[in-house]
Amino acid sequence: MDEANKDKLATTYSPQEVEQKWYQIWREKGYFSCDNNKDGEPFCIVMPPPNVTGQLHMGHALDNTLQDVLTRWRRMQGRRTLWLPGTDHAGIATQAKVEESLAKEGISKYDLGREAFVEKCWQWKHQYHDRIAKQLTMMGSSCDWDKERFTMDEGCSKAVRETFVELYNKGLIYRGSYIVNWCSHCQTTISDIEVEHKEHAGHLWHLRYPYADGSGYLVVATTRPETMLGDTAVAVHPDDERYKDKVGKMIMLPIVNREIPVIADEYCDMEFGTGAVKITPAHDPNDFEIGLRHHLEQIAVIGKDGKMNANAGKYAGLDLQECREKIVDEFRSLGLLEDITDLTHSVGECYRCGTAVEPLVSPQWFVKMKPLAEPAIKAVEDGEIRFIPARFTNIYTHWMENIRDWCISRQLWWGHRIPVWYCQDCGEVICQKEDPTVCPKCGSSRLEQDPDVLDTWFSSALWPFSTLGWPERTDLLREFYPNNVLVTGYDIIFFWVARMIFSGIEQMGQKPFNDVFIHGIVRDEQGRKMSKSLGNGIDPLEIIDKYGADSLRYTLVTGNSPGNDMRFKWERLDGGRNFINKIWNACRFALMNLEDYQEGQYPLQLTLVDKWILSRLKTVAAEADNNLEKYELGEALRGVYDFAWDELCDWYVELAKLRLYKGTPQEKYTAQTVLAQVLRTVLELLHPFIPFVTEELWQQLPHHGATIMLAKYPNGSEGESCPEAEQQMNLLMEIIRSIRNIRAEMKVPMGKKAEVIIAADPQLSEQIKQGEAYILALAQAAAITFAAKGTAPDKAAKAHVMGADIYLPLAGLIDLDKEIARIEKEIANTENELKRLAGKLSNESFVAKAPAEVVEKERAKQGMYEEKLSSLRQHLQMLS
RNA sequence: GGGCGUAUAGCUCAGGGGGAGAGCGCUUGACUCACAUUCAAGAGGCCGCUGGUUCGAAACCAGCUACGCCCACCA
Repeated sequence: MDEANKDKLATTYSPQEVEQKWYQIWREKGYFSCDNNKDGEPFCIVMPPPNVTGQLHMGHALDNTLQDVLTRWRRMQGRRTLWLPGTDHAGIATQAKVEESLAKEGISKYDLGREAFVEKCWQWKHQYHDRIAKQLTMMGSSCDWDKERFTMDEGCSKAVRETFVELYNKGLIYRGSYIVNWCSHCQTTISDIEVEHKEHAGHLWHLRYPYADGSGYLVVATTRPETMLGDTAVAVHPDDERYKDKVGKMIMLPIVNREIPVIADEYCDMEFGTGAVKITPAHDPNDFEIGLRHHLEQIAVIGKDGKMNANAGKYAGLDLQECREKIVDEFRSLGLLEDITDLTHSVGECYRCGTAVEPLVSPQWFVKMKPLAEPAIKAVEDGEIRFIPARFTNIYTHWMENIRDWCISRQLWWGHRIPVWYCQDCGEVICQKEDPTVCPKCGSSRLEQDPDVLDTWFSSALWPFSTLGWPERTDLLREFYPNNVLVTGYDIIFFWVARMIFSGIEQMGQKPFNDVFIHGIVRDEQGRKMSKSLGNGIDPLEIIDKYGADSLRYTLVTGNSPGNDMRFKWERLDGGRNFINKIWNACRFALMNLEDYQEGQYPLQLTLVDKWILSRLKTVAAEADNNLEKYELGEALRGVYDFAWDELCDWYVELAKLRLYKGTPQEKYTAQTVLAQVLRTVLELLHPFIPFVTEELWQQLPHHGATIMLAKYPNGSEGESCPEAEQQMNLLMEIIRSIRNIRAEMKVPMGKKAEVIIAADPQLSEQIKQGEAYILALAQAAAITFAAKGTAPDKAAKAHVMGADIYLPLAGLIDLDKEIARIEKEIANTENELKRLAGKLSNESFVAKAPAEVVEKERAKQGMYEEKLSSLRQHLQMLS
């Protein structure tokens, strides 16, 4: 080896400078751009836009790693690949963050006013956008930065208005006063899926409601006594015998002294409580519906501040809990409290702040869902859109089938303003794409825009096409819509995936993507969700800083299978780092031995080990490509990992040394060529997963082309398959292992070379002889003597491999007792195998019904084990 | 109340109708000229339980148990 080469690569790989360097080069050369390859078949992923509320967490790291693997792989396949990056304005979340930061300076958003506050939000957006973009580049994301978008940029805003106005004109968006979910902390409505239902141990208060005519009372049960102030009826089931004659009677509502009717409605469950339900249409979704059916008055007693309002009379201004206690006390003192029982029931909480959601009636904007859901369900049921794994199909369908209208107005300042204006003079409602200046009906210029903004997900729903230029009919849109695959977590199937599907079909007349590749969430070591409150989140940048992006990516891909959660463990990063270092050193070794290499110098003279490794490589490449096709990223990487480490490094490299160090020039040249070729192919196979180190090494090995990023992804279509070489190498490796095993068990020192005698029939001996040099080199053998089958040397350790007897003469090396114990163990193992085989083969139905090749295989095994057993028994006899 | 997932080596997890796998950890040995982030050898599992299908089940089906998740207008 050349001393001068020693400094070419360090003995351990340091990712930091390499990663920085390559990302910059890739970007400068425009390799990420879809315009780099205009002829390829289009392939497109649009990135789920991270919220500009903060920085990326491990979930994003996983999501983006999977996308980058797919993107890089497709790009290497020659596809015209677009991975479109972007960020989301995240209405409530960002507004809350900005308000929080203002609060630290003692300022509220009202101090600033709407315009100035929104300006603050933009500043926040820019700051965190840059941070997120930095994180994405650090991870090696090969997204097309020139196409980057933001959900509130000019194009997306246009798309939002286009969509809103079209849906409005079709009657699919409407405004109405309905019961909605109100968060008194966030001071806005939230949609049904933004409400999280949590079990709470509570009580059921049984209250006596006296009849107005003084003929006794009826008992209702409630979990929320304070709402009784807004009761406008008591309902019973029409078939309930107990109350048949009570329907139509009036009740004198205690405390408020208002008369309310007893009504009959099928909603009532006769089994629950007393079977009579108090009805508060203004504060309960069910009661709201009943109220509509029976034309009941809606009396709101709770305000948007989450406190009792003026209609609560003497209780006005109290918070709900205080009011509840006072009401119960009053019922008790009036002698109207029948009972208090325990009840666990679920309470709706705001997904953001955890405040109990208050159902209240308020004028809001809604999207009519039924007509939109139908084709969206069909697209998935017909298999036009495919979920991976498939089980998420049912989850999606079930949700879509039971969907209710979507409340899209939010009482926030940060977001897409609803494109509706109200004429202050004639009351005309104007919904249009361009800001109006005068009322089309009365000509007044006194127009006021609706103060509300849209749910963030309204703009996200348009992401697969708004990012491609819609409503303009751009080339990008033609090329890349529908997107090929959407990669995202199962936690936002309802929030986002479902809404993209119906929006895409409605606006574009076509599904937004073909495949939905679903992954799970990244949990901490104990399996807990990573969260701010637990403080168990991990910043991907910290990992990259310590281990490099490649190690992070390796860990995320190998630890993951589609749709399942994964646990993050720091130790697992060591595995990635070690593997990368292994690859690094394999290439380092190759480069040390390629100094004098000149392509085409000699004709190739392939040996057994060359044919074997090339044959195996072909299979491994085909499997990797195939697994990627099936979205089995972890499996794809694992296959290459095993090949690279076990077969390439542990066997091929070791055996190639024979020719590299001592071979003729032609032999050396052949080994150099095969080694370089196999390594290069392995780097290419690994590049989508660990892009940085593979580029760094690929550039130094003999190669064609400017970058590994654009090398053709290996898929096993090239190269020669050679089953004979594989079979022969298996035999030789098994022999070597058996000798190593004897040496280790007998504690033969590594330095001490042992004589080996191999007794086998001529044909087998010939096969082994071709690998004689391999055995000498890898099994620390001094010399190998070939003997006729049946030869049994005295005082030797023995192994039996595929018909060959392998002897290591004792010659003072071997402990007789140990050898006896070792052979006895081997015999026991072999006997067990034979017992299993005999049982199987003596079973007539097995022989009759199992496929002939399976039976044949078992018979062959039986023969082999029988021979092995008699060989070992004979040996044992000789020893004792 | 419905639905789904998971259960495989001490730990984290792959796999999958015909001889139980990996990484880490553990034991033994080796600083062997690419790599001690390494090499070699090894120990360690009735593949959750009970039935069924099958010549054959850890794998497929049904039921059960435990844990986890999702959905639902449980006054």
